[in-house]
Amino acid sequence: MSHTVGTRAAQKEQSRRALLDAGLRLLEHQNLSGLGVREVTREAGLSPAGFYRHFRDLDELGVVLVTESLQSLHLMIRTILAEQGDAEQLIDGTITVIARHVREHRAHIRFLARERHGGVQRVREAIAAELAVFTDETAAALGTQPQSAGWSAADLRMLAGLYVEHLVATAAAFLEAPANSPAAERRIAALARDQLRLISLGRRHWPTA
Amino acid sequence: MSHTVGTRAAQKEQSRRALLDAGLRLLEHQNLSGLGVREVTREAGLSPAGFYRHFRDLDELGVVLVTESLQSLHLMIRTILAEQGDAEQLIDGTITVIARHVREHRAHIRFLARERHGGVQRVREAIAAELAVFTDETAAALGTQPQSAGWSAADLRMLAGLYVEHLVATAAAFLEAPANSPAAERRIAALARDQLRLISLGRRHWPTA
DNA sequence: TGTACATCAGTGAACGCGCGTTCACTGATGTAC
DNA sequence: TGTACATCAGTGAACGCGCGTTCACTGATGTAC
Repeated sequence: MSHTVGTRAAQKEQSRRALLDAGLRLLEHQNLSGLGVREVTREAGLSPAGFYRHFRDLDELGVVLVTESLQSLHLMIRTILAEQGDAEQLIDGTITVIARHVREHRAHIRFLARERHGGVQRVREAIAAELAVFTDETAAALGTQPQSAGWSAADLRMLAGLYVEHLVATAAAFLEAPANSPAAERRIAALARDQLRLISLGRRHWPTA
Repeated sequence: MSHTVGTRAAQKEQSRRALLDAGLRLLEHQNLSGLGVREVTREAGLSPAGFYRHFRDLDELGVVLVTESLQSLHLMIRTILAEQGDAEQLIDGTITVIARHVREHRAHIRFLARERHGGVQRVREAIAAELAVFTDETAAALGTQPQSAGWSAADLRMLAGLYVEHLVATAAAFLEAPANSPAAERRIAALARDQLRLISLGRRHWPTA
């Protein structure tokens, strides 16, 4: 057929995906800066030279992985911020969403946790910038709630920072939990829930101007 | 002289120190798993082969660096826990101690932040275990305060976890601050102070059994 | 539909390089008398 | 104190190895007519 639209393009995309997935899989147990071209192509089932049909070098592949991981995290945070219900329901919902996200996008979360303070400055900066955006979004969402009446923008951001930091820590805790241990997951969830409750209490009694 | 006690031993120790310091210096900008024997000996001013008079391999050097960094962090935490004063003074003191520690032991803190979620499992586990110990110590210290009357051990540990996590995040924030920018440092300190205040408020209103 | 040519994703071989590790050595330090 | 021997931290050369990258190539896919 003369117009099997993009058989070639589709095959190329498949190889590109294979390289990205291979990279993500390898990063489960090592650092971005330790990744190798030959290692990735081996894992992806391509010849070493094939790599260069898709990326200039490993940094370029790394940037794509960072972008994709941050997008997936962003989606999670927007899901959390869109929740409705009373304080208790919001807390439970938040933790449920985090737990599910870590289960379904484990490699993304592991990658972000690892590279947030990793050896590659540009990656570190990209993650920090995105977390700052999340903090702003969270602050904005908090600002629309009735119990934020009288709060200054700075105070809302301070509180949002506490929430985002706690979210990251909780995700990392889920990550380190023994695989397939519902008991460990429940323990982490219960701990995170109490910590969020305590922060909520502090919020309720925060002296507004 | 027949008894210049350990001229030889002292010289050996000096080389060992040089290797460790070189490693720590190099880890300021890269991951533990990316470090090389030749790289470290080059930085330390030894021949590559000399490395093996002191360490079996790089993992062994890494373990020593982890131990030393954790010792230095432990000292910091004990300094914080030994503080006296009212709530406001404790918060200010805590942040001052963190800021000073990051300034004086920057390489240690950077190393811990980086390897806490880094690519070497044994190192990750060592750091996690030590942070758990710090949390226990913090919980014990909180337990002796009058305002902890009626708190269960589990709740104290929950609160201590929140404090330790916040401490780590604050130290990491100081680390990422532009070098020699008192303004940035003051901004981070002010933010951390408000967050600790908010947690304190939550603590004060926590419903005890 | 069939044919002739163009494109280009993927290959296998080759390169130079820095790596970790070993080895027999050297010479300062330590020790016994 | 002086002498003869032992120890051992540090060296320079050598090794085999896997790396990143390049190159001319092949053959399936795409296109023009």
